[in-house]
Amino acid sequence: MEKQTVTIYDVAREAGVSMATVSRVVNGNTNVRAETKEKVEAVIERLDYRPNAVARGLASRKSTTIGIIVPDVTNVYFSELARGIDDVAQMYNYQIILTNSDEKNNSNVFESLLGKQVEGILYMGNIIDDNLRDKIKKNNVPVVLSGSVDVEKQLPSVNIDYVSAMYEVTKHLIEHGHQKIAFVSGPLDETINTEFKFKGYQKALVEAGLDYTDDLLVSGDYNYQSGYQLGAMVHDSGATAAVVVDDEMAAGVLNYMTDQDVVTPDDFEIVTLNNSHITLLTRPQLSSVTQPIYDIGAVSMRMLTKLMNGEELDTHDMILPHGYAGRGTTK
Amino acid sequence: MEKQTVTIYDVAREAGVSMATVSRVVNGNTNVRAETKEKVEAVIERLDYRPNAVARGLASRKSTTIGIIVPDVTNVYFSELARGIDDVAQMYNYQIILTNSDEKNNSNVFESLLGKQVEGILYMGNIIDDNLRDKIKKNNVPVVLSGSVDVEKQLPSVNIDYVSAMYEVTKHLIEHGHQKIAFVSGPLDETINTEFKFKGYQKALVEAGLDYTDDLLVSGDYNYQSGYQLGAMVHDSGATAAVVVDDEMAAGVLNYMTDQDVVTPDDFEIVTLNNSHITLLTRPQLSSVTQPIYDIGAVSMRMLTKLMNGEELDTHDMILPHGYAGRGTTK
DNA sequence: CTGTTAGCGCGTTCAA
DNA sequence: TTGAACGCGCTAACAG
Repeated sequence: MEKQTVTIYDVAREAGVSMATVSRVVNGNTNVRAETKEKVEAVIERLDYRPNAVARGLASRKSTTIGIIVPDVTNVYFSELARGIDDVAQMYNYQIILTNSDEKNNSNVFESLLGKQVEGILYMGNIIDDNLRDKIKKNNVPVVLSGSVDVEKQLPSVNIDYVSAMYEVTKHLIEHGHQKIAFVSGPLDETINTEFKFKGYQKALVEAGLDYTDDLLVSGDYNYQSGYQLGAMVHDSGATAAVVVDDEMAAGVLNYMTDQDVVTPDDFEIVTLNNSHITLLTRPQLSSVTQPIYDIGAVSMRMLTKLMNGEELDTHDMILPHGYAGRGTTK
Repeated sequence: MEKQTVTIYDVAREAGVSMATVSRVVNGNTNVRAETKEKVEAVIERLDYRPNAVARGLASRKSTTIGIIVPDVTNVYFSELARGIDDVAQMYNYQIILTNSDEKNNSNVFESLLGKQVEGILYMGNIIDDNLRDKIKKNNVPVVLSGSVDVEKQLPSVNIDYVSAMYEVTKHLIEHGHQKIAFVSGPLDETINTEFKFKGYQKALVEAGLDYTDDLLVSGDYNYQSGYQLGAMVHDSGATAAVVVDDEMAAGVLNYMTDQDVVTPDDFEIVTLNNSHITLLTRPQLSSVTQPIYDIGAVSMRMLTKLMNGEELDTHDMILPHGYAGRGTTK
């Protein structure tokens, strides 16, 4: 990269004003005579001047960039979240630096984002270890969790009420007469699964006086293949229905059953959680908790802007409403 | 953002050396006595010093950031591409600024990326108007197309051979005895559809002496819903098979047929193009051209690094191999 | 309303 | 092998 072609100095010189004035018109400062403002703007236009955001960032200590850490964009749940974030970010003139972490090197990714002087971070991972927690605290940079919960309730977050959602759909299945309902979970080192989604499921069982046995709980890693494999275990467990925490896994379970000539929903019922458009692709279509994934992203970005502005948050843990869409995999 | 906590000066002072020396060890310059190097590193460790990438960028005019412009991350095709890009980018220590353009404000997005001093841009859009072309030329920043072609062959790109791919699968369907084969396209203002994918389809028809009529061509915008709607038109056209340029649209067509009691593949055959994991979710599973989406992303990022290093490209238009996976939607 | 002057944190000659 | 000094392009007081 050679030296920038046209700088604020060039504009100043051509317009016969000081660079401070140019800076003012570029930044919409009103303390500029209309006449000079026009003059400067004309030169900017003519020279095709574009402010250097890096220099700007250095001088103002505002990078107008935020970082977003996502386990894997390839999963529709996360990409819809990211889409919501980006749209709001663009509205506020922030750019986003996107990094896939695979939940493995979360704190490294976090560090390098800090190096870029991001003004805030949206964290979509579900694993928050002490190391990461430590770094967040030490660097006091605004962080909000997007579709992810903090058991210790330290970090602000945007989610739906997973416990209730899971409780409701499990109860729904129980009302359909099922005695053995499987819980197809994500990784069990993620508290969002063990402390929230599972808890809702469990609560419904207990309330109905149903037995919970360990073979009813299986866990995969949020993709179709693992869902398909888990389907076998679910089948073996003798369960007649399943609640699944991820749409792609749910599709896997469904297709496994179909391949075994287990007819859904007649012989087996399935409810999934994310209501991504994956639910429409399968046959039968997946009944699902409905949640505003895009909005979760959008709202969390909005929260972050507040934090970056030093504003107070009215709600530290935002809970967006969820619903239920009965489709083909339930009776 | 208050003033950075610990700067290169702090390290220098604590270590009793000049900041130039600190800069050297941070950047791996070998001209530093082993002893002082260790001393400095110890202080860096102790003070938890992290170089300010923004300042660095300004001084060196290297931002170690690249921009990626994608129509919509929400589409699995693009997110897989993006994933490939990110993985290679991380390998080379580049960060990516991701922006969704919806193919609408491509040149605005491009501009703002330039403002961020990105060292290169990966463009995944399919619309390249004169305005954009102009900006690229004027700013001579490395740009490579990822899963997108330039009819004018000006911009370097990474793709598969769409013409051949579409030709082959169409031919395949013809060999199955079909006389009327629909072509389910993406937007017709995208040359990748009109000049490449459609051309391959057409070639096969011509070669087989089959008639092409306009009602065999329908176009949607790369999502399930539009595919489903197009299904009706395809049905009305009397076609007995279809080649589809996008997996989600293919799923739509398939499900429409199923809903009309048109049995796939007995009464209707479908082949799609991207072989994303969407193809596994549907029942029957979608037969598809196989293409290395992730690799297209990875390779294009690799190409970009070369360009950013001022290296020559051995291949201006990289074509990656494709294949075919016959699954449930073909006989 | 406008210009001058310091930095922002770091890379990079040029000397020593 | 090391350090001093300049500059990257811009924002932000501070004067005027």
